[in-house]
This record gives sequence, structure tokens and C-alpha cells, in this order.
Amino acid sequence: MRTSVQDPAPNDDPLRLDRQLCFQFYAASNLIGRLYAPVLAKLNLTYSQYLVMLVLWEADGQSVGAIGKRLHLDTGTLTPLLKRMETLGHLVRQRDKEDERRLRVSLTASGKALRGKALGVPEIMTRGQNLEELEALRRTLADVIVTLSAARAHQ
Amino acid sequence: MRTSVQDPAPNDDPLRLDRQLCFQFYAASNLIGRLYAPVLAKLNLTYSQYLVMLVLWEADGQSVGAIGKRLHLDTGTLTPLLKRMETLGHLVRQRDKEDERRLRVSLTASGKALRGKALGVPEIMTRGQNLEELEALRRTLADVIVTLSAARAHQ
DNA sequence: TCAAATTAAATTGTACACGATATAAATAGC
DNA sequence: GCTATTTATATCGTGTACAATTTAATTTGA
Repeated sequence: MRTSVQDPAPNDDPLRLDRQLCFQFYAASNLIGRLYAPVLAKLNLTYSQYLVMLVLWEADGQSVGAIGKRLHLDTGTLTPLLKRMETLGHLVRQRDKEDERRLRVSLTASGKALRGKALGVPEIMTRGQNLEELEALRRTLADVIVTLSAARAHQ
Repeated sequence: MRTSVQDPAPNDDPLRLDRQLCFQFYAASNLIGRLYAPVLAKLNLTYSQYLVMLVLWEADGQSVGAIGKRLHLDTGTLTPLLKRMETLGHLVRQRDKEDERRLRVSLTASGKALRGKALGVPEIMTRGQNLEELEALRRTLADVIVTLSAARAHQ
């Protein structure tokens, strides 16, 4: 048995791309984003914007920090993202009268109405898949995220 | 049993953030990138650049398209990324004499030497983890990526 | 053989992500 | 009450991602 000319890296090479779990998360995440994009474009949302809408549909009027905690994003990402969504008319950003540092992000009527159109998205994206397998993977990844968040916090 | 004030979304709401596998890939991928960044900074590499190096350390002198196929990235991402890496001195980009459309990407001496420093990275990043569990997840994700790539191709 | 089709990479424009820093409001401690 | 600290968000600069378009080289086929 010999290694091919194309790929001379031996199986036990720790730097083999195929062995990197980090790369698989990277590739899967990018591929998922590309698959969602055309579906979400019909709702006038990007993929990141869709995630923000999921957070706000669960509880309206959250602060930037609360949304960021939920999505594991900081203000460097969220502030411009939320401004674009305000321009698009999905939400409004207004300072909290109780505490002027806080910014409350609230859905507009059209932002709330968009939820009805979004209801079909999860089914469209998982059509033809084994739902038990997806659920098992979902649970595994929930643990992974807890581990990664903890590692990040201890850094 | 009642739902909390914070999260009035019922458990069977298809739009609950916690139920979205897509979000878990997104969050995990972002968190992984943040954990790798400071480690790779010591090698003067970003996370994406590290992935390119993994591809080239396996087989030097590949075309932009070949690298892109491996990483599931297109030229819109790779061209500027490779130009930055050339400026940094990790690689050189030169047209193939046989076919002037192709661009061969080749490691410099310092790019090759960097591999020695990178050898410790996988161990650093998986330290304290259950390696059997990571390996099982790696296999699951390999299947996921095949499914996602096929879905992308059929689109 | 030569125009049409294909292929490979670059370019353009938009939208994230992220660390680092800045700004301003609220709170703490004395 | 007043300053030091903390908290919440914004800003800045760099580096991806991606679709769509463009450019240039190669291959095809009548």
C-alpha cells in the first residue's frame, strides 16, 4: 500500500485537512449559509439577519448585549447588522429611557409579520433528512458549544 | 408548567433558536475560529490562511480551483486571501506555462518551514477533550458535508 | 480554421466577524 | 457629592465569504 501522488500526507499526519474537526465545522457552516441564502432572500433577510429575527421572535425588545449573548456575537458585528435591519424596516432601535446606555431592539409590524413567512423555512431546509439523526446531532452540538464557550471564557 | 417571561416560545415552535441545527454549526464555527486565532497568530496566520496552508502542506503547487474545491471556497474568497499570503511571504503565485489560465500556488521556504511550528496546533486545540468522541463527531460531520455538498450541487 | 462554448481566475459590491479602542451613562466607594 | 470603576454600545481597521460579472486562455465542432 502506497500513498497517492495527489496526497502524500500519511494517515497519521496530525495536520491532514481531513482530520481537522475545526475545518469540518467551518465547511459545514459555510455550506449551510449558502443553502439558506436563496430561501431567506425571499424574506429579504441574510442568514445572520434571520438568526437575529429568531431571537427577537422569541422575545421582542431585547438589548444588543442580550441578542449578542444568545448568538455569541459582539457589538462589532451586531451594531452594523442591526442598523441594516432597521433600514430594511424589520426592526427599530431606541435607547432605553430607564438606562440610556441600553438600546432596545424592537420588531416593526412587518418584522412581526415576517414570522409567518419564516415558519416554513425549517421544514424546507431539513426536507428529506432523517429527523432523528438531526436531533441527535443537535444534542451533540449543544454540548460542543457549551465546551467551546467555557474554553473561550477561561481564555 | 408554564413558559418563562424571558422565552415565551413553546417547545414545539419550529423557529426556536435552540432547535436550529444551522445555528449550532454557525455558533460552533465562529467560536472555534476565535479559539484558534490567538494560537495561529503566533504563526502569522489567520484561521482561513491556516486551512490553505494545510492544503498546500499536503500537496504543493496546486491551482486556485483545486484549493477551492478542497476548502469549499470560490475565487472571490481565495484570490484576495492568497494575495495576502503572498505578501506575507508564505507562498508565491505564478501562472502555469502549460495553461496560462491556471495559477499555481507554491509554498516558499518559510511557508514550508512553518509546518514545523504548526505541528503542535492540533494537540493544543484538542487538549483535555475526549479523543474518541471527537473522532466520532468527525465521522458524522464528514457525512454531513457530503450531504450538504450534494444539496448544493443539485440546487 | 475559426467562431462558439467552456474553463480558470480576477474583479466588484455587499455583508458579515472580530479584536481593539473610544464614548457615554450608570454605579460604587469613600 | 465626587471621582474611579464598571457597563453598554459604537467605531475603526482588517480579513474573510459570496453572488454576479468580467477577462483571458483553451477547447470544440461545423
